[in-house]
Amino acid sequence: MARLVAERSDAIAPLAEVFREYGYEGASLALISKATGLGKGSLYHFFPNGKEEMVQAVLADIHQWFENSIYSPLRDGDDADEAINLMLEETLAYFKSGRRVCLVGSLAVGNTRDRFSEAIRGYFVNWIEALKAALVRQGRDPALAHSLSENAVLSIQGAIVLSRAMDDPNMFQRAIDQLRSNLAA
Amino acid sequence: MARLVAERSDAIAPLAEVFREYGYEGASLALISKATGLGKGSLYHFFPNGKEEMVQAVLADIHQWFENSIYSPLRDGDDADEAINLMLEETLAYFKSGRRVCLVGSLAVGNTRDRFSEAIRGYFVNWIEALKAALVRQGRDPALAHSLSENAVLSIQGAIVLSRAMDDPNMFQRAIDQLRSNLAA
DNA sequence: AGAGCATTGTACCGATAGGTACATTCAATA
DNA sequence: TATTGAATGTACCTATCGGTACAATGCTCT
Repeated sequence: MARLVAERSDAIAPLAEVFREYGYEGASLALISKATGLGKGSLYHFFPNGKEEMVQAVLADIHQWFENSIYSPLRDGDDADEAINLMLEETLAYFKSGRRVCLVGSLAVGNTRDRFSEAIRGYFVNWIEALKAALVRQGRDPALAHSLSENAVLSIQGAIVLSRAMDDPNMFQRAIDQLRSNLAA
Repeated sequence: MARLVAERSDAIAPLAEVFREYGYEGASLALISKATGLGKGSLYHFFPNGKEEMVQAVLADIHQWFENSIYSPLRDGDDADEAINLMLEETLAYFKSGRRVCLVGSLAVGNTRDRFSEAIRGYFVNWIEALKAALVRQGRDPALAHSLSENAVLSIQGAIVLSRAMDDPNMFQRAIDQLRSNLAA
């Protein structure tokens, strides 16, 4: 298993971090090279289409993580309430109490939105639909469940912006706590 | 009044639009020059410190607009409910139902946060404090008013992200409608 | 050992980045 | 009308941008 040469998958995590930290434009190949430990040769070997392909790979990886850790339990877990609490815990940890930016959100706000619109849209649609499914399993009216779900995802994004702006991780924590009580059966 | 030469203040609005659309890194001097109609000579004459000073000028202008149009009525208007509704109307129009990004929010999420942290923080603190004042004048408990206010500003930011991500202005509209009922006396 | 392909580092490309220098033009005042 | 300082356009600077070319290396399999 251990190889001296790099694997493409090893680059994904550092790539994600670099795009989160510097944005699409700000993440230069020099920064990317330093963060991944890969020279341009390797980078263009693994990602022939350059930065755009790197971001797409990162987005696919993010989707997979959310699918396994959050969407799937929300949709199929036997205890809806438990799945919702798990989602909130995972979200809190994933975004490091708001210190870590949501890459999808920042791409949506930036001028790169159109280039990745499908993945961006899918990320939020999946999240909202999965949470809605759990809320419906709690016995709620589907229309209310949809509205609650939309609102929860929206609050998480807003909380990231605000907690970063105020440099106050507690604000993110508070938002999660509030969701916990709003979404409890 | 009419001058053939440009005034610094004439550049602020196009500057704001260009930074909103392309972000701090993405807004090149070439784009800025085209958007403002000013050559590099004029730009560096008006803003000797370059892009950073341009953004600071835009942020100051944004602050002034919010102060006059939103914060001041919230703090000092004789009818708190009316001021809150005015805020929601102005916010809806200002962000063009979510089609227009919040520059402050996008700076907060980007890697430029530290450079403008004071203005970014002030923007949100002012908004939250002003809205809280109106809610207290409605007769609400100060602690609840603070929490409600924080939540409202957070929702607006989240709504911008989501409505852009989903390319759905109705989502922004829905968020505003919901705030209208949440914040009514 | 040696063939063959995946992987890598380096040198290089044209384009553009932000920023400076400066001579010129303009409009208001005296 | 002459002077002055604000305003402007152009040419230019170096650094870096994303991307390409390619020869050298590593690994795997026979």
